[in-house]
Amino acid sequence: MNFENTKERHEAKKGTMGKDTKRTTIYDLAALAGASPSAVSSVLNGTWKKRRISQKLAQRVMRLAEEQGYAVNVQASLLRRERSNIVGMIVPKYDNRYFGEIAEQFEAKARERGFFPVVTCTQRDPELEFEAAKELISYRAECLISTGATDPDRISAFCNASGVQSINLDLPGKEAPSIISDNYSGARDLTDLIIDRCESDLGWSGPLRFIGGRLSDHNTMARLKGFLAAQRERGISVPDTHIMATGYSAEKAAQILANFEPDGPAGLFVNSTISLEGVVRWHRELGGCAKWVRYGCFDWDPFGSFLPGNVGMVEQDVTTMLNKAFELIGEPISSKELILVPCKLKPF
Amino acid sequence: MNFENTKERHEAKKGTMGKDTKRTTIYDLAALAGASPSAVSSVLNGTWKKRRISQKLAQRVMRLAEEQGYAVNVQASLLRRERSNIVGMIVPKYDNRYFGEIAEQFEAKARERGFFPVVTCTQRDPELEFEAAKELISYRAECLISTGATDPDRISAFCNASGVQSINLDLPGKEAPSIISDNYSGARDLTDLIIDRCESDLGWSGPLRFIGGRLSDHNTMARLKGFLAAQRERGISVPDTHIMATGYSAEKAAQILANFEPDGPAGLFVNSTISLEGVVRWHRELGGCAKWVRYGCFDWDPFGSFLPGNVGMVEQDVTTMLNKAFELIGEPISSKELILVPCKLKPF
DNA sequence: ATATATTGCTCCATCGATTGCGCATACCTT
DNA sequence: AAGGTATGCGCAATCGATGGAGCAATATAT
Repeated sequence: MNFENTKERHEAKKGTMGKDTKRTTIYDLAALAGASPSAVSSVLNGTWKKRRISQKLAQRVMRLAEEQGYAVNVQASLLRRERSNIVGMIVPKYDNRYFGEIAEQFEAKARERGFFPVVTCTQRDPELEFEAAKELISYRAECLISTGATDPDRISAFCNASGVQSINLDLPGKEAPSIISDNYSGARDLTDLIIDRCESDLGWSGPLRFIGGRLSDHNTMARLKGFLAAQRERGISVPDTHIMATGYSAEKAAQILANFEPDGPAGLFVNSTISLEGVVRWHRELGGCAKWVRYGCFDWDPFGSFLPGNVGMVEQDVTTMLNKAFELIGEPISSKELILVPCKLKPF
Repeated sequence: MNFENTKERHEAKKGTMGKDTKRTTIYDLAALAGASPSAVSSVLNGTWKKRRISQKLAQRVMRLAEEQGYAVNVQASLLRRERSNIVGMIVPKYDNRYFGEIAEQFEAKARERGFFPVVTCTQRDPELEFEAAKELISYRAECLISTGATDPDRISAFCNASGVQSINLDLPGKEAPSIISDNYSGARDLTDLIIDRCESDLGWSGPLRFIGGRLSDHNTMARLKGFLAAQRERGISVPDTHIMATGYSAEKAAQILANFEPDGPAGLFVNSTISLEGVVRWHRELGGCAKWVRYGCFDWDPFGSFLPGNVGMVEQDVTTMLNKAFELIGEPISSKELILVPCKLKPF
């Protein structure tokens, strides 16, 4: 054994600092066990039977590792290995149940499959999205899932250049497979529900108003189409002024509705739970007219069913979306197809 | 230059696979730029001025890096460096605004300070919490923040053994500094508010009921103390049967209330937004008696103020908590003190 | 007793980036 | 012209783990 140098370095550190500043390495354990670093390595990474290390040595090393609080240096290990087992995900926000559930389930499913999940929250900032994606690639992520990304194609392009698989979730792109909700059908169903309720509760049937989101956004557009189609089918024509897609924030929704004081029945299609916050704020201020209003919301929240006037919500099927995503991970021939996942309508 | 071997290996890979399977390295760029790997490295990590590399070469290398889609191999880089810049956080769930905001703000503040944040969600599972903590340490995280951890001391002990700083957030531990809300004071304030409202709305003043949480849980206990103190001060004595802390889930809250049908004024202190879901479910089913109920909730939700009977919520001050956490990060002499952060009462 | 197989372990190159040290060359100074 | 300084860059060791190749020692076969 001539790992004296390494050993001495470690002990010197210990001496000068009064405490271990260096973490235990396989070289330390090798010295303690009177074995070679490669033996120690193979014991600790589980290949020791293949490498014909005796059970006796294996147990000695494992006990030492425990005693010394050894934790493998993943940086060193990954540098040497070909696979990183890291799967990355970027997510815009954690401020609603939808993205929260996506992150939670992504982590759980990744771990089930032996991956190391890294999720990072990019605040809907295109630059941050791209920077975070690059960082994840620097960590040799094997796959990157862009959730609700502003510019997914830019990220996919970078992934392609680095030979990293990428998948779009929630919002589609052209440079990678995309798994998104069937926004069109979900919106049709929700629109139908709202109109039905307006008819039964108020004896009135549209046209409805479309609140929140941005028309440049793929999902808003698909939902708007469903919203319009459902009404067209019933012979309802929707005036342009009823399309109030001026942004996602609660404030924007409250603002655009500020001057709208219904003097008769009214129905709203709310495009997100964030916009819904603005809508219910407005609704509360209406006073007597509030009883003329019915609305439904695309996206689900546990308190939604308690909001007066809310007739139902659309819950996106996160489990199915993520299962489909994990089916794609590791697949070499990754088409750029668009996978639509049906939503679940929750009437109240 | 004799990096021919490296170069040839890369080109061979390219040849056999038809496509780059290997990612671009500084050796590839060095060959392309006609420079040494060390020059390329220093250009790309920003130390090139210190190392007196000419601007001409620097620009050539940077252009090549861009063209080739180069991304540094963090594993290699971190292996060589002493600091990883990684700060880890474990979080129980993303199913409420509190933890969502903690994760978001942690990431934002970490990035501001030049750290690489890694947040992982451990589903309130003690084993998973510990495994995730060990994984983060394997990645050489410089600091680990345990948020709402079931067994923070076990994690801190492992961190201490590995020489990694650890900080507890939301729930306190004995082996590391803990930053938590002032649950006692927050609960007192909320209790006062609920009683005041019961008096003004219903002409009645307690005793209130305490719903949700677990008495083995530090925060529940602290809040219960505040809840009792506020009432003791008003001369209200709370019977044991009014302490209904049988768990956190919405179902548990709904169950324990199932047989309670108020025939007169009643007031509830709800211990979390999750429990609140169960409470409002119960409340809705009450029919006529619902008007006799007032409640308030520890923790905030944007839809809370729209729930009938809800008189206010306590919002925990995530920004301050995280600022205090980041003040501790990197501090060598980390006491094990308990830092209390006041909450904000939001009356409706 | 010799040949062969098996067991148990070690040696060493390698992954990609970093960095102290040092060698040329160019430029000044007097 | 000789000595000094500044500029520009390359060499090689290093971080810790991994795994193919290979060497002894022991067990088994003939």
